[in-house]
Amino acid sequence: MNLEQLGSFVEVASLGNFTRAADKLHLAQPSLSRQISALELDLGAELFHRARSGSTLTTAGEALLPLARRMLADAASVRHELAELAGLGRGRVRLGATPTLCISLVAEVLSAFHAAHPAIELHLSEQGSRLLLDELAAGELDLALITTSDAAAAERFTVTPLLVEELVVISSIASPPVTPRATIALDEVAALPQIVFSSTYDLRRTTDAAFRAAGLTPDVVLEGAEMDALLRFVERGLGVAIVPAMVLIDRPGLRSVRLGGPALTRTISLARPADVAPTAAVEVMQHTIAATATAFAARAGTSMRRASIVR
Amino acid sequence: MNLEQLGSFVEVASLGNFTRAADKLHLAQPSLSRQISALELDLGAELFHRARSGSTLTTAGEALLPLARRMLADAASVRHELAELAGLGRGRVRLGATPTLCISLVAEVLSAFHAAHPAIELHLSEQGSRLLLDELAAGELDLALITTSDAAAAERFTVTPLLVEELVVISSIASPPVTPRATIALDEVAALPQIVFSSTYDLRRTTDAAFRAAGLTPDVVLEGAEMDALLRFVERGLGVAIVPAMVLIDRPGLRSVRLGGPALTRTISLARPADVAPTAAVEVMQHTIAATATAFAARAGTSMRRASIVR
DNA sequence: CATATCGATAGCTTATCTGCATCGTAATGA
DNA sequence: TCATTACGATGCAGATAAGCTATCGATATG
Repeated sequence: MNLEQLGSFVEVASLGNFTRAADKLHLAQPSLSRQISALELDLGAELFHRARSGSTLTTAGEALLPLARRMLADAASVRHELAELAGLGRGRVRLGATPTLCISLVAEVLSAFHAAHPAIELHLSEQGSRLLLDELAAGELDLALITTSDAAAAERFTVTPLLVEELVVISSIASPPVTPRATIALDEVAALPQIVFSSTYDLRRTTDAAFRAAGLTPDVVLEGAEMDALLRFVERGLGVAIVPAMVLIDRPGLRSVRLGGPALTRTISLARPADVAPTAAVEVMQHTIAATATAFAARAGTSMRRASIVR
Repeated sequence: MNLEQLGSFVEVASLGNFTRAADKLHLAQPSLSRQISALELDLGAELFHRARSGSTLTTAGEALLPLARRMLADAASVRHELAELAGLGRGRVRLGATPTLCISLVAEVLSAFHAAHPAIELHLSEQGSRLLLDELAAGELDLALITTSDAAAAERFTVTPLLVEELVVISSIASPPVTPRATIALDEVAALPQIVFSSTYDLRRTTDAAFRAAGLTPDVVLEGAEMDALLRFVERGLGVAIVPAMVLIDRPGLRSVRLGGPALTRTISLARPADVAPTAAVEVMQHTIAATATAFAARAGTSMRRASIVR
């Protein structure tokens, strides 16, 4: 018996459906099935009546449910109490991140952090990597999530690589301009109607450089978009775009193809002031970011991987 | 955070000493150290002040302790409640085992089972494998732990191999008749003063056959001993003996040497009637036996391994 | 009768955990 | 003062378990 199994059990009990519970738990359905059956084997009793009209609790399941809830509640209490003790009852974290990260990784980080420590004040600065580092140096930020092509910052800051992420080509799932395939070459992309980011994006520099290096001129139908707008345009079939794999998470309206040849990647790193000792709240935020990044990498499959040097 | 870590934490907290807690938990000290530090990392707080004069709880540790205890108690309650539900509030298990097994594996099985299900009546029959199978056939036993050299029983019973165990040569740790070494040859053993079991033991048949096959005549100083007596004689330096590796667990007064050449082994199997459906209590006993056997194999190192076919 | 839904199973890969050996440090005794 | 001992931490290798994808079987539903 372990707490994850109990959590899974409670979720299935309240939803009455393995598949949906698995979704909610960010778990594949077979994994959930196995967790429950492991728990059943361990306890020596069936916990659910499996029927197509939903899974309902057996007598044993009903006996387990209240205690399972209490154990999970106790676990949450422990975290809460220790957080209070660590001085996380109040405090502030000022996080900076690039726009691409804000709608994906950062969203999850902040919601997880806020759920765990609701009393901590959160500030977010959405800027390009360059500006973020300036703010960090000026003491206006505690932490910054940046994309490090140039690791020139390593002098003044402690920079920890988190994720290495491929850039992929996205298109509408409704009217893809090309047939589905494993990879697409850069010159093929150049021939497709393309939507590109505003030139303030770090990403824009990377893709521009890649096309220029290949002697290609992309067929840009729309320029200057911010991330969210760009994704909507692509979803509507206005064109394709080159984006980090991460933004695809929870975007079912998009299809993606990996770039063939030398894959374009970006490294997402966490920067913090080298000299200042982090507060308790900031330290916990670092952990949250590291854990969330790992979870993203696991969920995204091969298009993203944990950077070798983690914390 | 998981229940094992919490159990370890509680144990360390009450003993104030990692090494001793590890012993009590049947865990190596490094493993315990890692469990605690994993828990500390997870909770973001040190739980113990490590000092040579003992490890004491930090404020965070003190906050955790009562909740940890409650969660563990809840886990125990769950098992207890479900056991009641499964009809384990009363019942009976009649277990048979060979004498060698009774003082080692069976002792642990029965104490674990009784701790979990105190209301179940336990009967133990200590006999040779042959007689045990007769009792099983006569319906006088529910389960029998036997050593299967001859798998002739497979017809009438369901026989599940549990462990394959080497026979080793033991001697007193105080006055070993030979210098410590990796293995010892059978002819060397024959030359040493030896204590052998009563001829009613299955083991006796195995060792006699091995010596005979090698054309050797062992120097028997004492014959006819029962297991416990034999071990005491060996501890006092009266002679050496050939015993299953299992009996060495928790016998610090003995040193053992593995037999060189073709190692003598015995396979410990669980036999049950093929036709009768087991009661809930008997089924749980089977699980307990399987789990304990696995734990033994893990603890005993290379001289014992789990049989390939395990439930 | 074809299809969709739902949970279980198989095979594989990856992450975690355990144990052994060893280290570093602080208290103890000669 | 220095060797010894006790205790917890760490590096490494092997074993265990947990995850995912793909697929299956069974049961409702159109």
